Amino acid sequence: MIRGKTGHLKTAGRRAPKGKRANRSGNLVEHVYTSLRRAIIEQALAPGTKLPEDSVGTSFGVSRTVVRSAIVRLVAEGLVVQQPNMRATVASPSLEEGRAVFRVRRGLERMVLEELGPRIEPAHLVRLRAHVASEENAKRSAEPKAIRLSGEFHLLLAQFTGNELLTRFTSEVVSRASLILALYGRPHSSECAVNEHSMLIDALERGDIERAVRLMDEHLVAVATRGLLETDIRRERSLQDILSDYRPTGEV
Amino acid sequence: MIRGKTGHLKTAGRRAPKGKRANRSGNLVEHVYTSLRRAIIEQALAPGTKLPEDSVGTSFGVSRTVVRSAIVRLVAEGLVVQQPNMRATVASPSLEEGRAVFRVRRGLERMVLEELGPRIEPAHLVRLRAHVASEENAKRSAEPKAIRLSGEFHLLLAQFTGNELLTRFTSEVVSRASLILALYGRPHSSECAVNEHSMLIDALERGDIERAVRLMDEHLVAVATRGLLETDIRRERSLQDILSDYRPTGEV
DNA sequence: TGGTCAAAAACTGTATACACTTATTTTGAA
DNA sequence: TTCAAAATAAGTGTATACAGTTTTTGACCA
Repeated sequence: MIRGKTGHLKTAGRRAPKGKRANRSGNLVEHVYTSLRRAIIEQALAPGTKLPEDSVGTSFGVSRTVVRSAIVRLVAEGLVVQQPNMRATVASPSLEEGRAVFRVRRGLERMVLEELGPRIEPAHLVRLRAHVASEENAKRSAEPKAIRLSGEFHLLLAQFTGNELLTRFTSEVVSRASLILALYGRPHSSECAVNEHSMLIDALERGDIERAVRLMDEHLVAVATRGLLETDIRRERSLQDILSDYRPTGEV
Repeated sequence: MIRGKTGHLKTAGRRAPKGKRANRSGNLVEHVYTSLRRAIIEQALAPGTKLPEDSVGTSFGVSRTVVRSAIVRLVAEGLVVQQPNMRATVASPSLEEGRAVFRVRRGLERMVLEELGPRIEPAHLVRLRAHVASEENAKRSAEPKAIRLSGEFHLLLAQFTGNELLTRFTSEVVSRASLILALYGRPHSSECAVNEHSMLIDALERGDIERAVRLMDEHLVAVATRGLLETDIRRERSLQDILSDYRPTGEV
């Protein structure tokens, strides 16, 4: 059963249960983890959404065991919160937590540029420009997709450093920033960012690391500033959540 | 069975199976996770040690389910590595990975000081000095304990910032640094560090953040420099591992 | 009309079962 | 003896069962 009455779990997976059995190669956890993660970042699963293991499992056609592992990872990443014996829920960070995440992000991305700058390769630049093009392309599509693509640009930079730890940290901070932007962002807040990405690539291409770092810093400050509403809208939202329980469909 | 023949899992837990059942409060995963983590950092479990879920489970008196969750977390933290269908093993980072970890650590700890510096409280200073005292105290005890305490000093600083994400990242980078020092460090390499910790507190107390940051940076460079042998000793070690299979007891 | 408390339902924590994969040992032929 | 294939053991991936814990429902009472 997908439990529609309380409005939890509006949408999570389109995968129906397998015909025979899920005995194929063993990447079920990975699949569930990735799907949930993306659903959260794109806000298909809104902050505060409950994630009962059974329901998620049936959505993906897997058992609780698998869902459980996936959720452990999401909790470790801070995208999902969980208290003992209680259902895991999509994280719903406060505005202050959001600001803290952006502070860490600034420091982390500075590191990325300082590591990458001196050793960036032409192939990297090509790839980055291609990515910016696809961002440009997606400008008119749904907001969450734009947010995700913007995040992936930063992730790409991190990956090019070859520093595994730095990449993981960046990945995590970017995920959380995406969640926060989705939660507190004004509409279309990330639009002009595409241009800033381009300028950053230009600076990297010229080997002007100083400038690249400065651009990145300003870029992130800008995203945080124009992206984060100054008022903590969580109270408002949780009211909405409450109300949504009384509406026929859970679409928020 | 604890499987002694191949020398895996030399020691991990002293907990015997419960009398009745482990039906108490549900923090088994946390317990196993914490214990394994500490055993790894203190190198009771040497890098490369296999961690079969069954064996670990019987060591702690819990089922595979619990161990599995704990291991997932350790893998996420980079203290344990795992390939599909194969036993998890304690991570054995290369020297180059080690250097990368220390680069990230430097950046992270700079952030910590910049966040903490302006808002540090007297109570924090007291606590820090107390910790340094206990470091001083443990100077003559076993090397791993000293490494752990030293790491905890840095973790304390991070916690005082109140920045949850920064704390988690710092915690992780410190864990990994500990593992690396245990693996590549020269004996007694972290001894003089205690003094450096004191100087750092002094600077914080005077509100001289500039200096605190510089001290920290030098401190970490020093730890990495005098701590990390320049030669990659992994080959040597894995030879030892091979040999240890032919010796009666697995003590390395 | 509210509010309280107990029964029922929904979930989580943990153990266990089993199919399938990887590692190790044995066996048999050159 | 030596090597490789087969047999066996060890281990992982996943599902399921069941006890114990919330959460929800519903009846009863003021």
